[in-house]
Amino acid sequence: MSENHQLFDLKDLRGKLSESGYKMTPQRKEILKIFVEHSERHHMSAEDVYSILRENDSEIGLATVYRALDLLSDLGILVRMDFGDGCARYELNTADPTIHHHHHLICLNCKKVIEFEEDLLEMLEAYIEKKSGFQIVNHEVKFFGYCSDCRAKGELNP
Amino acid sequence: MSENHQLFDLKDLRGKLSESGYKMTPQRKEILKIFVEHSERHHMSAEDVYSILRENDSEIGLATVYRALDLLSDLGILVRMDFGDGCARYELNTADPTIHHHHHLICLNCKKVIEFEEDLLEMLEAYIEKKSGFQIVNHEVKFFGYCSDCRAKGELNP
DNA sequence: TTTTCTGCAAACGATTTGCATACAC
DNA sequence: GTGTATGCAAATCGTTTGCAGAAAA
Repeated sequence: MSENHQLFDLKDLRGKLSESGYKMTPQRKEILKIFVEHSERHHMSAEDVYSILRENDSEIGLATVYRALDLLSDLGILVRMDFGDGCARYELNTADPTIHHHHHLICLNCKKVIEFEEDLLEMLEAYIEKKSGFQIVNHEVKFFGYCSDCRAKGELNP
Repeated sequence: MSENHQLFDLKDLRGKLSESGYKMTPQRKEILKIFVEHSERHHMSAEDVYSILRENDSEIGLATVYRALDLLSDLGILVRMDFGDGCARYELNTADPTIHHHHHLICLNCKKVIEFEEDLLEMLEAYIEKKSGFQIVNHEVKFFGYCSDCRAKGELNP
């Protein structure tokens, strides 16, 4: 099944935590589980996670959510992203690095964020490294414009 | 001289403002002038601008700075950027669109932000538009890694 | 037991807003 | 004169932190 990358992360959580001197707690497990179970919902904010917890009658506090998201990002289990909407967003870091590199298309009209799964930046990165001596380890690419839905409707607001 | 793009913006400020129903004020002129006069200092935050104003014994308030940066960005005179350091940053929007498209190389070691002046994304953008129907009007590309200085020193911290 | 973790509430920093006054047009 | 802009202070929002009690190792 195609979700194996993510189930792996959940099962291996205790191991990754203790490797780095952290403890396994039900809160951390539950927060990570939310990302696994809502994998269709990309890039969730701390508030998003917190409100799902409240729906589930969980007693986990907002500060704990923030601390867990920080920790899981440091461990490489989540990836923090910033879409300029005033809050940090997170998504599961798939184990496969070729999947990890995708781009975001941000619609200026409906604010939707679409993922574009191909990378195609290798050539540009190689060129930049050669020309500037800057060694690239990661990138973040956002394209702003109008999604096909909004273009079809023709009402392009701001 | 090569600064003509920017001097143009300063002279044309009144025109661009009144075109959109805004008024010319000494505060707006002074704030824009700071970007023109400090063009070597890229991407300044509202606090950066405010502290330069205080050095110049200006009475302009911080709220006015925020409002002016917003307005100048809406008019396309400034461009707002976000480097994930917790505050918005702005730089002059050069009139020449081929200059406007540059990338940022962010050093994970010393936090320096380097500009890479070539774009080279046309092919990728054309491909994305064709494949997804998303019409791209702008982009923001950040590369994270290690700058040549830090690589030479060899001490790569976090 | 010992150290880390949690929840709460208070603190924080960047940004925004309400309002009375001052200014551009 | 009319409506917009300013400066100030208070409000807001996402996020962080201090602390005492709770729980993992």
